[in-house]
Amino acid sequence: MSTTTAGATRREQILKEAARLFAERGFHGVGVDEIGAAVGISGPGLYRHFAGKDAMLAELLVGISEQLLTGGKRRVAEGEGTPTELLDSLIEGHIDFALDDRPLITLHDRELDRLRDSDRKLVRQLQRQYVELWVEVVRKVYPSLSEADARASVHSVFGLLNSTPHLSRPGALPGRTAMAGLLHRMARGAFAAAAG
Amino acid sequence: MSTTTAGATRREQILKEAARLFAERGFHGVGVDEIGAAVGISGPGLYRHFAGKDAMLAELLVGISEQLLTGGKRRVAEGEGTPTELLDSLIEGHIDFALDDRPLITLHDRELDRLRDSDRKLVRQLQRQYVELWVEVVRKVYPSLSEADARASVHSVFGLLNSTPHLSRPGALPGRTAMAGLLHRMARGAFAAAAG
DNA sequence: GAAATGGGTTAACGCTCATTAACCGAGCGG
DNA sequence: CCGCTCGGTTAATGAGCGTTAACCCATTTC
Repeated sequence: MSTTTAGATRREQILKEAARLFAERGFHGVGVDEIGAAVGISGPGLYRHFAGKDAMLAELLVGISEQLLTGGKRRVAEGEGTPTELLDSLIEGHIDFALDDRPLITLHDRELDRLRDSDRKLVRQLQRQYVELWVEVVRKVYPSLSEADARASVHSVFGLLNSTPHLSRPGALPGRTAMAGLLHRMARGAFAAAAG
Repeated sequence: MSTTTAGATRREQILKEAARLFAERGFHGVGVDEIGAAVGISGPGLYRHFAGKDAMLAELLVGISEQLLTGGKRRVAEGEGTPTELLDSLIEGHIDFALDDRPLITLHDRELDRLRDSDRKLVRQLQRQYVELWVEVVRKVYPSLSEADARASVHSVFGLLNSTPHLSRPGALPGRTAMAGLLHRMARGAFAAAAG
């Protein structure tokens, strides 16, 4: 075993590289040999760590959905402040995720349909819970919003926040903190405008 | 040749179904037999109309990129009103596209990397021109925005506007006109907030 | 120190799937 | 009526790729 060193156990290393490759070229677009090569082993060696290619994608998507949901729940539970502050906290958490785990965010809404039925159902359920979490908070901040409008606006803001990973060129963009601030302002502005 | 008739020539029919299938299950996830079956012919019959599967995707992506760009250019050229009205016009056009051609919008930013180099370069160039079109207008409306911020905000608003197709469930959402209005308000609010 | 186990290797299998070959009937121009 | 082209068909081909088989070495465990 060893590898109690830092953290990067072989499994995690594989997942990280698989996420990057899947995000870059799509699940079907990357072969197991490539994933293996990315971590220094080759081809079927991966099967000592995962049941198959599908299992890697499933673990990635379930993992990210759980992280988002539990992070959101934690923020709601800890939330001492006003609904507005709570919404800001949710936005901030999501932005951190989108900026720091770009490949995962990309996979999140791109490759869901490649999962086995049971896994897909699980991921969708987690995603739905996460959306509902936001919807409740948004409706507290903007009571004038109907539930349908609130839900639609939450989805749209996700689209806004998740748009960053698509920008391949790292040059022409603001730095990480500037970008985070910009996205945050835009998200709040979008919600406010949705409420009219 | 004929087919000066109405519109739905076999080629267009194939493109439409291919777009739907590609959007649903990804380029690599759908086989030529399925595409053929969707238009009532089967398998290799498609090769009477297209050089190959790649050619269909290329034509779809180039087509949509051109449509967006020329539509935007037309609006800018015709634009008699204030910059604000022009921006509204751009937003409206993009929303119409996102709501009426969902599969194409989805493909637009999902399957770009499956193209041959030359096609991909072309599509990217068209997309870039479209973004720059927006950036110029946005900066006229909000002169306080730096170019980098303006560009980032345009990308983010595209993410917002393009988020609708991802919502598979057609039930829980507002109707088409209500959705268009909501998206429009949110886009404007996001830009305004970006400018601070 | 023998045996088990964890983590690799390369070779082989088998399936899927895009593409091509070979063939064919229907219109239609001359 | 002949022959060409248009738009199909099914069968064959061939590559790519996920997965499994068979084998191997290092390290730990009893």
